[in-house]
Amino acid sequence: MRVTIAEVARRARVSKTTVSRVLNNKADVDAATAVRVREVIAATGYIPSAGAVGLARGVTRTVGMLVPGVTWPWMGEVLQGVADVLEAKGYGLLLSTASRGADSLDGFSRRVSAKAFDGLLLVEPPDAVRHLRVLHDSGLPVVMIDDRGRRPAFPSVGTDNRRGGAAAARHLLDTGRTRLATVTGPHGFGCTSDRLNGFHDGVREAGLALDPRLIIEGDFTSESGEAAILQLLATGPEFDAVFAHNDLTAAGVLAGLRKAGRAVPEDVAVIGFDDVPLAAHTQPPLTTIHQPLREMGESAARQLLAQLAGAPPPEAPVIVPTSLVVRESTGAPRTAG
Amino acid sequence: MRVTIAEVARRARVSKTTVSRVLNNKADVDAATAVRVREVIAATGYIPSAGAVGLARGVTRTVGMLVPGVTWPWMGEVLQGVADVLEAKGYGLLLSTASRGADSLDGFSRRVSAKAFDGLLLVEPPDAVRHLRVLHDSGLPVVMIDDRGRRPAFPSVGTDNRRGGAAAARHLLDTGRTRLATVTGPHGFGCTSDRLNGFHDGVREAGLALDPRLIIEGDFTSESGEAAILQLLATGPEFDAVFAHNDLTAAGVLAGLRKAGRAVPEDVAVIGFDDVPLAAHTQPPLTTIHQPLREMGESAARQLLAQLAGAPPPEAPVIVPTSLVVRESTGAPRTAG
DNA sequence: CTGAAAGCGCTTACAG
DNA sequence: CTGAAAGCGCTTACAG
Repeated sequence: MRVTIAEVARRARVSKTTVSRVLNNKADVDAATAVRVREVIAATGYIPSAGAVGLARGVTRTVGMLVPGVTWPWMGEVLQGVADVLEAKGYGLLLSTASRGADSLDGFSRRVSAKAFDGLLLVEPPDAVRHLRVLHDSGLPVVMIDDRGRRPAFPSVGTDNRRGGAAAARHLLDTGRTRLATVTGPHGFGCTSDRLNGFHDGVREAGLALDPRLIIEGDFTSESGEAAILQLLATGPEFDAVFAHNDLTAAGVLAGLRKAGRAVPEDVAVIGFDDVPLAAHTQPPLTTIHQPLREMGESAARQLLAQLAGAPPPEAPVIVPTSLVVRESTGAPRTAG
Repeated sequence: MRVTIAEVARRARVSKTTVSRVLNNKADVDAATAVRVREVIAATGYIPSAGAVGLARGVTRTVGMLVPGVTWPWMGEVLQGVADVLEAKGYGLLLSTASRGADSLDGFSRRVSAKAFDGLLLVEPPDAVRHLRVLHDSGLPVVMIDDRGRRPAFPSVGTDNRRGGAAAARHLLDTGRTRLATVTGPHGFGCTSDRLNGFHDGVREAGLALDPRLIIEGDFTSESGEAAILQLLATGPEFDAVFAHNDLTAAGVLAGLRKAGRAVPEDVAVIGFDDVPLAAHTQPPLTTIHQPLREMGESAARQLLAQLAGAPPPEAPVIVPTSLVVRESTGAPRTAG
């Protein structure tokens, strides 16, 4: 039999009101009474029912999180960052997946309407979500986590794709490369243009320019990286470095270069973007631009909690900076004979 | 202003009882009345408050899930499997992480006591969890997902590590290898001994035996794989194949062989275990024993839901079989000169 | 410092 | 077929 506040009150010979007061550390409770109540609580192992407290107070101390899917290699880090700060503050995390399309969104918006959580974290939300009427109507605090660089419809945290691209260019230039190629992400993604523009920035700062024939569009798969390199090798101008817009593409680039008999980093340097677990285990290990995924998760969760506490939502997106992780796929070029 | 059942009742000119009845599709409601109520529900966009329903009914339609951490490479698949079946059935998923140690477990057991969910999924639970008094006291339905092969304290789903080990041996033998080495997981893990025993089984079935000097203990890191190979190469007997107890270790084995100038698969074949995303991108791509992680998640979730529906917990662990994924790290050996 | 009562938004016997 | 009332387990004015 579950012990309730009524049972605690009975045993401590006080009213439920008083028990509630000591539970919530309100002032104005006689010290001796409080001690007695606490003893009963400890003895019975009483924990207030989350549901009942929620109904009475109108809050759930639970945060919803909608993610496109949870198998993406970088999702784990984001999730862990979120979970860490939420748990530290005693909040629950109600996870929803948009992997089943419209059905998922239906179920999800039901939960919104059912007030199953106090606030919401949206990771790279499908466009449909931004138009969910319930979200706007409900006045639910929302924070978006998005590295796609779209104009946010909600307060958001992202990373600095443009500076990351610039850092990639600088690193290649600094290590003696001169003819830089790029395999981009899909056209139309904000992060693709940001990373590419940043790469341009970095090259331009050095007083150089990118050869447009060395910019190939990929689609974030390793296949696209390999195909791009093979094409470049067959028909393009010479190059001594490749910036791939994500690590998977970079892995494909490495595979393509290997097939063609080009040594990395001696003949060609390769740099990726993301720093997923894979990056440390390619051959050679991949230099890459680290996305601060865990920090983004933490930051988003903290912001949401602040809003729940009454803080106004920040008007500008919060940006967590990228960083350069140097491994072995970049390094000194083969000394010209 | 949120619309409540009282508001719906008022607008439809019936009692809350009747609204509740049509909401829950009870029989014995006049057809015309039901239509009227449904119209009001549609017009107002009314959704019952999850908290209120939960309090009245005593269930939350939410399942808790405790995981050791969410950044492990194979966690995503398990989570996705769980999420898919839970969402399809309209259940919520309340995710908890044990990554902050005792603190996490405290917060977690509070939620158990607070009846924040109807049932619980435990992934490779820390030993502390199995002794949580609340779990036993609360009578909460629990299903464990564990590939560590420990004797389960709860109904559980696992995979067949032993058969997986045997399949690895068979594959190596079938492709012409004769001197098989192994880099195991840490001593004391149930899965380590299962995979090793299975490997023995496979070798024995062929009428052969394992050379004990070719069995090296690793710790599931790529470093341990590389170190093991280097040691074997330096001081051990000859070998032409390596079975690593997980893919990360196998990646280390590949790195060690490369440093030593041994070609894979020509000189040495390598097979891993798990089939994490990394496995498809090592050089060469890794043949491995696939763990059915997503299916394990699905199966566990389905079982838990069945228990919530009143089914008795299965007495024996449910086993989802592994499968062999052949890539390029195994294949024909160099023809003996 | 303390308690009786109303209320949070539902469901469920019970009575008609 | 329908509704008034009690109950789920808390919190919170309000009164003393």
